[in-house]
Amino acid sequence: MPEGHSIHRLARQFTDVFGGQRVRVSSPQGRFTAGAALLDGREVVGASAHGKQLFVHFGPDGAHHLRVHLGLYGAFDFGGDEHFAGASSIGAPRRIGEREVAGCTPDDGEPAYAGPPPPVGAVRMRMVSDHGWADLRGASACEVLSTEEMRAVRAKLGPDPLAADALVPGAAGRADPEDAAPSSSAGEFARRLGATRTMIGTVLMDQARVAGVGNIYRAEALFRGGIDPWLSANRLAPEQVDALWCDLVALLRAGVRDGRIVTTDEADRPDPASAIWPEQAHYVYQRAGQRCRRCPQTVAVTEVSGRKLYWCPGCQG
DNA sequence: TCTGGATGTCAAC
DNA sequence: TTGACCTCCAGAC
Repeated sequence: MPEGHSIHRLARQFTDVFGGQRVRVSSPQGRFTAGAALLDGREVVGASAHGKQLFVHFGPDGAHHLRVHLGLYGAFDFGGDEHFAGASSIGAPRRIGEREVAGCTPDDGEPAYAGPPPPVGAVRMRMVSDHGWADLRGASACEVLSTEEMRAVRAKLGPDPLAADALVPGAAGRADPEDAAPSSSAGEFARRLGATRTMIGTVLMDQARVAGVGNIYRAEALFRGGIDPWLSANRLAPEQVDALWCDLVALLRAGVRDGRIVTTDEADRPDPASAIWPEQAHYVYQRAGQRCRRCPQTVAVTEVSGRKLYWCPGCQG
């Protein structure tokens, strides 16, 4: 699934292209018919993300919120006129690599926008404005919530490294020791890690402890921190927790900026001149059996809770 | 044409 | 811990 960075990009895209507009909402597949009827004809106020959860907020009373979780297979496709700048597809990779599919503009020779094409495949939800459209396929969740219900969903989630306050100075005792102001995000991360003996490799995938991290960021952040995935979360040193949080913030922010997950530092890419995607983008993820980029060891893989965990026994021992 | 796999989550056992 | 959910694509046959 797209990890947290993709959902934040989606929220931005929804706000940019649907914000302030009255939209038509339908469910060509038929599995979201009742929800679509609740939203059809309403104005999109904006969109937000918390971890891997996308919320699209509707007016005029602000009491209707569309919640979408893409799950493992979900993806959005966008299309429209010049107001629809940005990615035209965000979500599951569909075997085309993690990178999103860039949108076309009229300058590319595309015909002028004349409404959405007939739905292809299982389109769970279609949203259409005067300028373009969005199709949702394969999501694990697509529902309409009241404000209270939305707050309840968010309350169950851990801190998001992409939250606005993620790097408040002094938040985790790092940036400025003189600043004792508690951080609602970094401090919460440290508190939730310190409260469990569960292995850190499992904790990072638990959305109630940290929201937005998935299998790639889990493996890559632990490698970059030199952290043994089997170490109990509450055994991590405070400076390790602090560094891990800061690295997650940096990695996910880069993912939002670039629209893809690249975790390797330039010095660790054997051929910096070549395109780094996909061969050089990761340290350990999907590199089982290959030599570590930083030591002579071979990258290992083990199944943990049904998901593949990649790590380097040399760097993370 | 069939099968396996994928950046996820939840309920049942 | 396991299986269901659910969609698409690449590779095997």
